[in-house]
Amino acid sequence: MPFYVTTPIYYVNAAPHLGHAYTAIAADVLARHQRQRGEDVFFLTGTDEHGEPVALAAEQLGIPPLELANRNAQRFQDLMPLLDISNDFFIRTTDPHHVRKVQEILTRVRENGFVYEGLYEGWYCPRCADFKTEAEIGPDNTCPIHKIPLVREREENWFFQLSAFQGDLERLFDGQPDFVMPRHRYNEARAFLASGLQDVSLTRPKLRWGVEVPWDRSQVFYVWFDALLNYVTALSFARGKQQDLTHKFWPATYHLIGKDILKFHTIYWPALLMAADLAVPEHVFVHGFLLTPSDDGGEGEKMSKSRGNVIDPFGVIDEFGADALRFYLTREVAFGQDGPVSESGFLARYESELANDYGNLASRTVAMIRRYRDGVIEDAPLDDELMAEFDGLADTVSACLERAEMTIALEEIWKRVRRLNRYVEERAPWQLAKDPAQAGELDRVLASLHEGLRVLTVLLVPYLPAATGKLLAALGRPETELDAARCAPAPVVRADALEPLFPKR
RNA sequence: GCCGGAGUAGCUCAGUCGGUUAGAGCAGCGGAAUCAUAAUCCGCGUGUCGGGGGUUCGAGUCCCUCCUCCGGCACCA
Repeated sequence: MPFYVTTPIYYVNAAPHLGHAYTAIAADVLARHQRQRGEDVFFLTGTDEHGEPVALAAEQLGIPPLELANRNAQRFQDLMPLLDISNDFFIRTTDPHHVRKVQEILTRVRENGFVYEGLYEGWYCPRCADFKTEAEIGPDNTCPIHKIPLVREREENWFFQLSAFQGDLERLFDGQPDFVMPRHRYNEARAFLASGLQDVSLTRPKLRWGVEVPWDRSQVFYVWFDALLNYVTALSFARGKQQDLTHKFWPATYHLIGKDILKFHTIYWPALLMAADLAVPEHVFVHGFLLTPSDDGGEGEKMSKSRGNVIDPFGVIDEFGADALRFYLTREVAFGQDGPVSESGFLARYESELANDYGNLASRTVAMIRRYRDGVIEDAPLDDELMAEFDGLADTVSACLERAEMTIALEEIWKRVRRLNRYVEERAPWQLAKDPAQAGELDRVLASLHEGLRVLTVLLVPYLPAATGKLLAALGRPETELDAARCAPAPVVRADALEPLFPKR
């Protein structure tokens, strides 16, 4: 089965931060897991570059919008390899291929009868040159930024007939109960839907920085429609003119998004796809927010980083590597829920789990095989009792990741990491080594440890791509496919010298 | 206000269809061991399962009510 996973495209108005890293890492874990299963995977990320905020920011800097977009898009592209993200393509919405495709698809939406000309009326701030939403309006109809009275203005623009999809969307939600995950987000979207849909404006007449409306050159498309369409346009040109991947990968298996953009992805997006005669995605998975320590005791002040407890992804990668950050974020925060993250929390998990539990398990296992058996054991049987505790683990992990439950999957794996450390204590190989009569038993224990560790390491590949590669190589078994994550006796068990995987600081 | 979610050990959380002495990790205290990154393992918790009421032989788990916290209730990307 083809597997297509996406992150939101990142808005080039701001610099990359931990939140961007989080979604990218989550999507990468899912993508790497599916590749382990031998599936055909396409993993897309990219940048959203049109719209008013970018135009304004560029104006303030006195540079063309595209120059600002180029500059900032580069920072996001650079982030991906730093995080060990294995995306298959990086889309930029300023790419002419994307622009053309957006125009093509939205023209079809219009031809299908879901676009009409109308009047948008709202409260307008002349200084912002923008309409304000209900929530943005200050006391007595003033602009919250400029503190001046807002004026009632209307502008002519094109509307998308969202309301026409009320029934279709209800049927989608009824018939595809895991269209939006997790469940509480499904309920949220469903509640919004139940409140009744209104049409939304599709274009902006006063803005130049966007995709031109082909049938009305005086306007550009509202940036959200341009942005959402990236998920489908990218497939048409990611591999060049010769190869259109749309038929292979559309509809998407998973759109990963943050809860702040739920409405656009669970209501507007499927409606737009239906309007364009395109299939709707299988799942939209809504993850939570990473809460930093400064988010709570605020007292109204903008919380600063003065506590030194806010995680800087670049700093962490620099000092501990991408694996450590990937592990921390997927382990600490239940995927789909909000969760607290902090530098002290990171250090605690790095030390106790990566270094002490797992890294040290690897060290002691490899060291004992080398010390007691010169790094090679032949034809050793496995400890069936121990191996029985690994039965079905690969399937459990796989089933979890199928539902994007990467925190639960990781916990299942970690239970076995602890189990193997306990096994070492139970069997005390250093005792067995003192008694020549126990040589066979020692072989069995060491081979079992080697095999258990190897299986766990294969399952950890999506989370810790760098460290698992090193360890599997040292164990003499570099296979990473999921089928390799099942215990079986090996004719020869090897262990090469291994540097600490997660050295302590 | 309406809708939804949450309130379980010092901290972070698990607790499936209601059923034996309510669990895990971390932190803390005590001990064992020495293969290992002084890394590991074992032992130690009298928790009003937010308050109150109810259903039931039996409720953290169902119903009612109250309290507290969080999120959503449309055109900010």
